[in-house]
Amino acid sequence: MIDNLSIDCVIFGFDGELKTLFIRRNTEPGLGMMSLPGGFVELDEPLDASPVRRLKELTGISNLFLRQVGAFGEVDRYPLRRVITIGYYALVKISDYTIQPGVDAQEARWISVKEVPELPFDHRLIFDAAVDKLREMVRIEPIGFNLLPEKFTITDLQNLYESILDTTFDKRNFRKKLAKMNLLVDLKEKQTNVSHRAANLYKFDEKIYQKLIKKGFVFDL
Amino acid sequence: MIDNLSIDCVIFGFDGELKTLFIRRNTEPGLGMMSLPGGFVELDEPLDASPVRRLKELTGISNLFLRQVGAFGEVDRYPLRRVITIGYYALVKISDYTIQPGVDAQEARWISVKEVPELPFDHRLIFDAAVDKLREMVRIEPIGFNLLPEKFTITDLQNLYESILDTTFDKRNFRKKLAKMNLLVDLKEKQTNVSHRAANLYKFDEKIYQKLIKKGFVFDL
DNA sequence: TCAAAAGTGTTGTCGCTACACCCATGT
DNA sequence: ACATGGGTGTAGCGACAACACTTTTGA
Repeated sequence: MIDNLSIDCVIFGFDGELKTLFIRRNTEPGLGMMSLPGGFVELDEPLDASPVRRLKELTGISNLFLRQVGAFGEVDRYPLRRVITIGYYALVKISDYTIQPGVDAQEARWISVKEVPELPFDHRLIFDAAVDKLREMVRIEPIGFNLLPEKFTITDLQNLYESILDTTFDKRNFRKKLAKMNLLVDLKEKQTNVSHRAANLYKFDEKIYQKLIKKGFVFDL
Repeated sequence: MIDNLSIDCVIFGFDGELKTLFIRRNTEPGLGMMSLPGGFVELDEPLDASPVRRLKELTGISNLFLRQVGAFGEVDRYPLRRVITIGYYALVKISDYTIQPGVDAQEARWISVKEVPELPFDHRLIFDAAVDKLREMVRIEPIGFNLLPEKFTITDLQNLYESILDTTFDKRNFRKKLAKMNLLVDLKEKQTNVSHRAANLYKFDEKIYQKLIKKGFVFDL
């Protein structure tokens, strides 16, 4: 273990609103507080493998969208000694996985990004930076799809984007732009058990999705 | 000194083409090779202060545009031991400063981004990532202005953007868009000693520049 | 007088925004 | 039958790209 180098993860999910996964710490410092899941980097582990390992422990997820937020290195950001941390953000489909609190966590919980509690150390800084990155990234890659379940309605997608960007879109215009991208596959299925007209379900077209990412596509909605 | 944590800087400048500042190493490992200027972080120094100090030593520059590129942490990226490095990129006005090779450098040189030599460790990776960041950033902030001298012509500015984005623009359209931004102040001066019609000189309007940055302006040329 | 870059407007096309009503389903 | 969200088309406007010639200056 490298005791002066850690990672911290901002894990985004969506189930009607944008949420982040927090754990309640069961070790000092910060015992009892909600905080970002993180941990120290192992000596024989590539840096970027560290958050992958941590997320595997915590959620069982091994295949996910993961990016660096940045390095945080104020001298006294960690109270016990000088530790630099690398922030990461991840996108996961909440529905796909069950959360398993790791050894240093008593509890793991999805919390709306609008209701984030007080956080220890500089975690608030890391969290805010991650949200900023997410908002930048959402315009460059169609990352929204990493957050939705396999089958979703166009309204789900619209809600997701509105939730991330904290804005609203015109329904018709949103659908028109989306249609032009050819990104959605009509599953010819409908919602069930909804007390209104059932919406059509879609999945996204993996190939076109990959192509768009490579192209440096601007996903402007 | 924290001997497992370093920083490396990709310093961009412009004098007709986009260039980067490299040093020739006079210490092992990598003795004699051109490499990115960098160094280890001090124990009592905030992380982001480290590249500032390094650039001050190297160029005398203390006020500059500096951003993180990312953290690089493959297990064996550095041959002697496990070292994680944080990459930074900086924008400087070549004309404003004289380069002073630091204690661990024999020579410092501006090299065109199209002629970068073989680099030690993972410096090529860091360099490429920095160029990518620069290209992203150039569309979001009018950072071009950090690279030009105080007085410049519109053609200089256009060359800069073409050089960064590796493309060409229509002269009339470029000027029209620029005019709409109200970003330039006409200095009512002209070039001298050019063997063609002398171009008008401009500086940029600091206040509007700051306002645009805050607004999350998209600098789309 | 020639070479080299500066500077300047118009037009057609495309994309964006704004906007209102009927449809299907469960209660 | 009513409440709730699903789903659809058009018209006007603004933004963008394409395009060529005259001007100024030094050699």
